[in-house]
This record gives sequence, structure tokens and C-alpha cells, in this order.
Amino acid sequence: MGSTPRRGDTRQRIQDVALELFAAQGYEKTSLREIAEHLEVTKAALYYHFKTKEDIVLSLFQDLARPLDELIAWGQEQPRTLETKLELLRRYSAALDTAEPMMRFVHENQATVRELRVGPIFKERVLTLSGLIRDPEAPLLEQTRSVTALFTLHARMFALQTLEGDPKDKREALLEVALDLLTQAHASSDDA
Amino acid sequence: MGSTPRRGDTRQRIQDVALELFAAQGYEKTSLREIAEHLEVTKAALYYHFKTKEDIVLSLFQDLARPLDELIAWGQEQPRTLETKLELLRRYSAALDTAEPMMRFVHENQATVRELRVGPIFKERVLTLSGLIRDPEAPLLEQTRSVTALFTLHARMFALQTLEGDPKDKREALLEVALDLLTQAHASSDDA
Amino acid sequence: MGSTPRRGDTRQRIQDVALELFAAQGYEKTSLREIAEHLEVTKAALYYHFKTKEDIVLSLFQDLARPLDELIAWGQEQPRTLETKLELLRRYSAALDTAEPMMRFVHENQATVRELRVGPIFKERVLTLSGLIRDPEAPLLEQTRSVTALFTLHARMFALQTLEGDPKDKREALLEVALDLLTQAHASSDDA
Amino acid sequence: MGSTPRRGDTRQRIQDVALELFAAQGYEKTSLREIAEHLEVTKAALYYHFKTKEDIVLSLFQDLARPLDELIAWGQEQPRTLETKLELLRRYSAALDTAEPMMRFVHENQATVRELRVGPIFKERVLTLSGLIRDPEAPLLEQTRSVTALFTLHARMFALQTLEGDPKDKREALLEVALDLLTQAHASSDDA
DNA sequence: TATGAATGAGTATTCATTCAT
DNA sequence: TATGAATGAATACTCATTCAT
Repeated sequence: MGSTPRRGDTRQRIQDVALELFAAQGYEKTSLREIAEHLEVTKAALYYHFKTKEDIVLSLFQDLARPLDELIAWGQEQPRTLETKLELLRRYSAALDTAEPMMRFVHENQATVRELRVGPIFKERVLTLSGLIRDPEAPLLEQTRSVTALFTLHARMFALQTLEGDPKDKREALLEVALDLLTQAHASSDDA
Repeated sequence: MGSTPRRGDTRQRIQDVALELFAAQGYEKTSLREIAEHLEVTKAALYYHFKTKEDIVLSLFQDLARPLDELIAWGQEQPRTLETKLELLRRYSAALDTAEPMMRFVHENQATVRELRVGPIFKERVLTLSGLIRDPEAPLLEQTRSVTALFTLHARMFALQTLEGDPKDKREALLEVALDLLTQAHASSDDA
Repeated sequence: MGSTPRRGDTRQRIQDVALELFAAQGYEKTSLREIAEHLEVTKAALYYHFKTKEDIVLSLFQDLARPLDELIAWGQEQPRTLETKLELLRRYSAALDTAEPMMRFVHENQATVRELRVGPIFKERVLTLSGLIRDPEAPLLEQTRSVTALFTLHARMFALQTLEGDPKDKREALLEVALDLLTQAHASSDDA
Repeated sequence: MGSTPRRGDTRQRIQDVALELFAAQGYEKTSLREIAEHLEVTKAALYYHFKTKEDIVLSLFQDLARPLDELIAWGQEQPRTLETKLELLRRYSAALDTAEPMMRFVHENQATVRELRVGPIFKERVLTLSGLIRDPEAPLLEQTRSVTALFTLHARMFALQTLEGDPKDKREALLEVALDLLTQAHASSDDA
């Protein structure tokens, strides 16, 4: 057959194609017409499954941000020790493995996402996460180090391209750099 | 007074308003109508000064990327020592002080910028810069550390918001974290 | 009543109105807004049925050039005798009866049509037709006479206005002049 | 030197370039910006020499239609004999040698020209000319033949391309065909 | 679970034209 | 004899969205 009309999974297929195009070309430059054409359905069909274009993004966020929420929930139950934070970094890095397409979309369309309903939601997640990793009582330098550790993990989405090598190796290297940074942050904090 | 029609500086004013709006709302969501209204001129006036919307971005890039180009030129003439690279970081941080609006725009509109004529130009600058700071012979981990040092400086454009404190202090803290990272990269490289 | 919204024939109505306006005022001077207003639909409705303004012309050409294509096909199957060519003129004259609006449009907007996608297509038809009626071996004068015979039939679209009288009579007169011209062309060819 | 700024002949140069572009791409598709760029002057400079875009056409017509007017004047003073009419054709053919660019422009932009101020003026010339060549008392067929003779001379502007050969030879062939047609028209008129 | 047909509001861009200098 | 700077009105085209079927 080749292009057998899949039954019941249209919603899923819309999400897949949409995320792919949004990430590749940007949210604004991707029209519903384009998405529909990729799926060989009409634009109106999209509206059967999603009330608006923005709702597609919202649904993508909800599906893909689950791991992130679980991570935050876990973090909030742990003691605020260095070991907890190191584990937080390890788990965040793992979470990014599945959430990467969505994260890349958010990362590359920040100006746009900020004006979408997911904008505030997303920002709050990031703030919470950074709140879990830094100690608001610590000196600015150490807080900076901690936060840098967190965002270093995002580098897989852009600085990654610069270097050659197996993506997995690079992710592990990034994690190691991040873990180091956090450890240093704590070391000097303890000195002071 | 108040709205005295300024002479001869219209081109400059277009650039200013455009960069402001592009950075605040995104390139696609900012229409030429909106820019024109902010300036109290007609859309057609914009077209007297710039051939297309994209050309406004190009001109912004050319004006604001000067410091970056000078930095790269400087870097290419220096010996590839640790001290050179540390100075590179310091100078890059300083360069970001003036280039920040443009950098923020690029950062928050990556998906869009990629499809613009400035996209490839910009990417090439970043690659060159990262080529100046890392040693392609070094192990992956150390290269990762070096590149992370570079991109850490960009954090002022987003992670900055997370922390309280004087922006200047934060920038200095970021620079210190970056310098540390680079120093470590070299230290372990030398060990091996 | 009066302006009952017709069902399913919108595409056809767009073609009708467009051809009428294109022929009357020219392609460039006829805006899609104008066509839409004549039809009491929005501009966007036109774009549902045709991808571009040029595509409207293309579709008109395809619908109306059918008789011409059939004529050419017929001509290519016949022996290249005088009688065939005379019949070709008769049939061409008849074909013009239905193709006249389109032919008038092409005739009066030559500079424009030349830059459209139909331009080359149309030109090729005319060349083929003229290739069927003249003998490339004959002396220049006789070829000129033959080609003139062909184009004389077009005179109904302009020289027609000069003379008074029933349009049908004039068309018949033109045909007779054309047939005469062709006969003479052959007569003198045979002499030589 | 190479592009020495010619003094005083700007008006003439505008006319030349305008006619060239109008004929090549059409009146509507040729913008004043384009004309100005070809001449390496500003659009505003065109407005120093001509009040409107249409005025350029008007001026072209006035300069180039002179031969035509003289021809008509001559024709109106002659006796309405066959010989006069044959000479009219000969002179018209000669007039076309210089007026051809303008005639081609009119011919290929009929829909546009009709709406310009030159439209009616031009039409009147053509009607007058055709009035000089046909006999309103003659049967329709003979009038048709006479008018066809006249318009046959226009064929150099389009049917010309079809045939190979020296342009001059082709023009002479067309003239001969036209003269023949007119002679026949008279012959049969006299019979009847 | 979709489609065909349409809309209203918008977009970037172009044009002929004007006018102070 | 020009130019620099601008305008107002238009143009082709696109988009997210709607709704009857």
C-alpha cells in the first residue's frame, strides 16, 4: 500500500509533523497549510483535532514536558544536598534525551514562545529548576556557577554542532562539565 | 518640539526601532507597519531606506557585528596560548556589551535567523570564534569545557533573569566562571 | 433572488469575469480586487480556486485553446495540399468563433502575455499553425502570401471595427480574402 | 570617461529608453524607477522633463507620428484613384520604417493604449487612413480586401518572426502582397 | 472523522507622484 | 537641471479560522 490511511492516530501524526516543522523552520513560518499538506489532509482536518494553531504547541508541551515535571517533583522531595543536585543534573540530562525536540523548538523560537500560552508555563518550570540547583543564600559567583551548570546541558542543542564526535559522547562530556561546575560551586561555598 | 521631524537620521531611527521591536516581539511578529507607526512615517518611507525587511536585519548585523569581527581578527594574530584565550573571553564579554541587543535578537529568533541571509554569516562567526578557543587536538572533554566557557557568556541574555543582583556584577561573575572553565580545560589537557 | 449564491460554479464564474475584464481593460490594469468585487466574493476566495493571478490566465488558455489544438492535430494528419490548407483556413476561422475572447485578450496584451507562462505555449501554437500553411521551399513572396492569409483572419479583432455591417458577413468576407490569398500563393508557386 | 553625463539631451534619452522598455516589457510592467536606473538618474529627474508617465508616451507619439500625419495630409489632397492608393501603401510602408518602434509598442499594448490619452488620437489616425484606402460605396468584400491590404503591412511586427530571411526582403514581400490585394479589390469592383 | 468553500484581517512590496532644496 | 526624502494608494498574496455538509 505505501500510504495506507492510518486510523485514529491522526492527532499524533499532526503533533509529530508540527513539531518537526516548527523546530526546523520556526513557528511563524510554518503554516497550517504546510502541515496539512505534509499529512495529505485538509487544513480543516487539523481543526477537528485542535482548536487553534497555538493549541498544537500546547499539546506538544503537555506531552513532552511530563518528564520535566516528574523531575521537578522528585527534586522538591529530596534534601537540598550536593548529591541531590548532582543527581538532578544527571536526571535532567536524561530527560532532555526525550524532550529534546520540544526543547530545541522552545530554544530556537524564544521570542515567539514568550507570546504563546506555553511561554509563562515554560518559564516557570525553568525558574523552579534553577531554584532547585542554586542556593539563594550563596554568593553571586557560586549561584552563577550553579545556574551555568544547568544551562550547560542545553548546549547539546547548539554548541553541539561545533564539535565532531558521537552525539552520545558529547552529551556525556557536557554532563561531566556540568557536574564539575556544580561541585566547584559547592566547594568554594563551603570554604567561605 | 516633542515630535520635531528629525533630519537625515531616519535610517538610523529605523534601525533602532526595528532592533528594539525585533528583539522584543520577534522578527516575524513585527510588521513594517508597526515599525513605521512607531516612527510616525509611512511604510513606503522604510522602503526608501531599505530594499526589504530582511535588509534591515542585514544592516543591523553589519553595524553591530563590527566589534565581533575585530575580536576575531585580533584572535587570529595571537599565539594560541592559554593567556590569549583568556583574553579572548574577556574581550568577547566586553564586545557583548555593545552587541548585546543584536545578539539577543539572534538568540531569541534562531529558527528565523537561520533562514535569513545573515544566518550563514552569523554561524560562520560563531564557528570561527569557537575554533579560536578550543584545541582540536585536545580530548573531547576539554574541548567541551572550552566551548562551554565561550557560550557561558551568552547566559547574560537569559539565565541572567533568574538571579537577582546588579547586571554588571552578574556579567562579571559569568566571566569569572568562563575563565575558570577555560583554565581547567588547559590544566587537565597539560596533565594528559 | 437576483444575487442567489450560486453553488459549485464559482471557479467557472471567476474565469468568465476574469476573461471579460482582462480583454476589456488589460491584464495588468485588472486587479484581483476588481474581479472579486464583480463576483461579490472576497479576494481570498479567488485564491481558493487559483493559486495565482497568472494561473487564471493559464486555465483560461487551457479551456479555450482546445479547438486550436484539435485543428493543429487535424492539420498534421492531412496531406499538404492546397485543399488541405484551404480547409485549414476555414476551420481556423470557425475555431476563432469560440476562441475569440481569449484570442482578443492575447492580441491586445501581447507585451504582457509574452512574459506569462502562456506566452511561449501560445507562440508555439502560432508557429506550428503557420508552419502548416506555408511551404518552406516556396519563394519568400509566396510564403508571405500564405502567412498573410492566416493572419488576415485575425483582423476580425480590430480592422472589423472600421467597417460597418453584420459581423458575420465581415467574418465571411475575411475568410474569402484569406482563401483567395492562399490560392494565389499556390498558383504562382506552381508557375515557378 | 565612458559614461560622460550628456548635456541637454536628457529628455531625448528618456524617450529612447522609455520606448525601448515599453515595447520590450509593456507599459504597465515598466516602472519609472526602471527607466531612471537605466539612465542613471533619479526618478525625480524624469519629472523635471515630463509631467507624468503618460506624458512620456504622448511625447513619443507626437515625435514619431509626424510621418503618419504627413502621409494622411498627402493622401487627402490626392484624387481617390487606384494609383493614389497604391502610392499610399508604398508611403505607409516607408513611414513604418521609422515609426516601427512606436507602432510595435501600440500594437503590443493595445489594451493599455486604449485607456491612455494617445488611444483615441491613434485610433482616429488609423480610421482616417483606412478611410483613404477603401471606397465606402464598394461591396463589403472589396472594402475588406482594401483594409486587409493596409493591415498586412503591420505583419512585419509579428508574422515577420515566423519566416527566415532578410528583414528588408520580407518588408518588400509584404508590400507586394498588399499592393496585389488592393489591385484585386479595384479590379473586381470595376467588374461589378 | 473529515472536506470544500469561503472569509477578514493581515503581510511585504511597488508605484506614480510631490516638493523642498 | 537635478536630487533626497517621503507619501498615499494600490497590488498580489497568505494566514488562521469557520461552517455547512
